[in-house]
Amino acid sequence: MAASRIGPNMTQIAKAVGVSSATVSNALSGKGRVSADLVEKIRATAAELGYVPSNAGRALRTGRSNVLGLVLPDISNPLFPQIAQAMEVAASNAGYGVLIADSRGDVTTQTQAIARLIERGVDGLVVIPRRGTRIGSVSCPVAMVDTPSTPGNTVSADHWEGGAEITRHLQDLGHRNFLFVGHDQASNVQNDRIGGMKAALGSDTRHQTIWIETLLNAQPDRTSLGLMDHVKSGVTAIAAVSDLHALRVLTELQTAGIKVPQQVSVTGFDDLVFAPVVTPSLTTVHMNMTQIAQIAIAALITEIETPRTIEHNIEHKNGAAVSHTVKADTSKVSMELMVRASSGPAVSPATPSPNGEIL
Amino acid sequence: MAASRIGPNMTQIAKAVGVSSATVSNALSGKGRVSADLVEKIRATAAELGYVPSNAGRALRTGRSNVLGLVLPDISNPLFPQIAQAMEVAASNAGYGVLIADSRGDVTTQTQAIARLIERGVDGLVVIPRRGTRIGSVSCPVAMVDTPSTPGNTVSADHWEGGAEITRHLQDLGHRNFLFVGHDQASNVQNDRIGGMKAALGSDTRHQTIWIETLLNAQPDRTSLGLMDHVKSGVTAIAAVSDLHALRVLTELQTAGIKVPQQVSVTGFDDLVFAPVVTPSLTTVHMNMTQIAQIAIAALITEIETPRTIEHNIEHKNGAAVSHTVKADTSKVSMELMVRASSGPAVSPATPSPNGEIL
DNA sequence: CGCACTTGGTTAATCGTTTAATCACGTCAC
DNA sequence: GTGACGTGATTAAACGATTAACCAAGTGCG
Repeated sequence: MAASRIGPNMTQIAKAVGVSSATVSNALSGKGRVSADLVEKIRATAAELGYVPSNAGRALRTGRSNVLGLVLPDISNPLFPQIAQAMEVAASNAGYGVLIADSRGDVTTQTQAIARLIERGVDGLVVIPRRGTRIGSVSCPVAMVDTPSTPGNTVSADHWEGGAEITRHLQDLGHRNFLFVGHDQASNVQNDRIGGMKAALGSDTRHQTIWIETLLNAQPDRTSLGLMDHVKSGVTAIAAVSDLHALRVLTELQTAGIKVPQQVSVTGFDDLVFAPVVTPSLTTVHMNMTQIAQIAIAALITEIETPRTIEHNIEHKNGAAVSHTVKADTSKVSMELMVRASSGPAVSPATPSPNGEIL
Repeated sequence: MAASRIGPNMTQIAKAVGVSSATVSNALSGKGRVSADLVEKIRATAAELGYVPSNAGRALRTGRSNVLGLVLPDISNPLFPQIAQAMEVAASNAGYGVLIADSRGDVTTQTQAIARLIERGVDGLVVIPRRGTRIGSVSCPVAMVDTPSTPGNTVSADHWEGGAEITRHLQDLGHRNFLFVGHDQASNVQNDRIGGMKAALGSDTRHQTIWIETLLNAQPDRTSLGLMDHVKSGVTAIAAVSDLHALRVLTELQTAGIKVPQQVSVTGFDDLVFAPVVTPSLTTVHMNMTQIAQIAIAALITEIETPRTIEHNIEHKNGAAVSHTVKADTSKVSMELMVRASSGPAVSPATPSPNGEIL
């Protein structure tokens, strides 16, 4: 049935111009030796006929598909749109397409997703791994975007420094008693963020950390995070590892009648779409996804387009194919503090009222 | 340089088993006539050698890539993860991959994105159009996911009925004075939703509508939506066209000291990821994206895999290729009302206090 | 016995692009 | 004048899967 393509192919252009198809190929790719005026003529004819190169033909011949795979963790992550968009733009600028696959939940699904992408012939993979899982060996270069502290990480935001910026900002406002809110204790990203937050604390501060997942596991139908207890015990700043959790904190406090930021400051992470439009608008840390994507894609493409050495090919033929996470010269991208309305001066941190109550 | 693929091809399997490559193809695809035991043997050898079919080879021969393109509007839309995931799963189950392209903002970018996908040889497109723009003619089948009232729409959620369910729910709770909050007056989806909300109102009700974009255009640096004025004038229920805007409403009210839902009920749309975790949890309408994706993908694939008639081919050859939005037998998918904590009984709707004040 | 028909396989062409190998033809130097 | 060389083009062979066309051998039947 051979699916009659509607557009012309190189042979038809060649016939129209009166040359061989090889010359057409050379002219359009600029590789072989073709006289300048002939190049011009071929270009014109190609444009006139509406020539579109066949990806399949090219892929078959060159062995490269010019398509990258994007493997995402829990896809409901509200950060995902930013990631996908940035990757798509960066790839598109380099002449590559982006095939998506989501590894919802478990590691086996992630492995299957990767396998599907490989079968489709992607030239490389960008993997945002789920909860610090390692990538099994795959037969193409892989860029990993996780945290700077993850082994094999190609590039990522400097979560640690972002966390540090948050707590420095809050300390500058006079806060000395912190509550950190994480979700998942196994997440590399969240641990980095909280690690950075703690590292920037002065010696005159106090802090505690709660993990939402742990609370939920202990008591699945709970709706409150019990923040009021912490506020009553003197916490004046609550810093969450994501705007999603910051939002949860903010609304829980507001419902309980606590004024933000007059009584308690709240901060998030990631600058999600709702961060600027809630009241009070969320102080958070913005991730430069565009830059991260550019670095990841560039590293990947460099690796793809570098001719493989003979030893490397041998390495591929014997035994299992070798996993190959690429390295970039810049492995961390700094985050930007976005000071908005949800953080403000601490209520008399140095002089608590005699009986210890606030207000 | 012919990129030495690492895996074996059909010829190698054929050699190993001692048959021709055509037989291997027939055995694996189950199409030609091959004896049962030979099929078994070929399958086993293929598995043993770790055979992975070359998509490029197949695409070149059959003229089909088994890849669909997904064109998304403003990618920062928080609904996007759900869409992308649902589409990817549905496509993957049918043996197709999903190539993404986002048409951030304007229509020209959308056109370019579609062109890129076509050049990559996608077999079909799923388009979530931006603001009711029409799709130009493209050379492959297109499934459009917008609203049931959009001409050319393939399948979408029943936004109208979803809106109706929201206002019926609120009326059941005693509310008679409504404020509808939209963002963009040109959006088909938002108009459908608000249309449905209004249509289900009884004759004893009052309602107004505000459009966020209009307010922002008039006064770019405003942060409040001025909801307090409406509440003071007697509104007891505020229904937004998206959870994103409902969240904005909720936090603005809470900051102003209004209790939700004791004084004012707030509802959203889409059941975004934060809807169940804010306090109070958001009453909203859930979209069955999985089902929508299945219907859209199925309609698309049916069209793709149906052999084209001769007239149709002629139609393609003469003049510009014809845009071809596919039809599904089910064009709207019902939405599900999620009653949560942000909606509650209206404060004495039948017996306002003598001086007209609430509280 | 011979003809038609089924079964199980092979041969070879094809999809469209790339590219190594080759060739024709000037030009230049010695 | 002839060998060396450069330029600009052609030829033909891949890449890997699919499939129409063909063929050999066995079976059933009049």
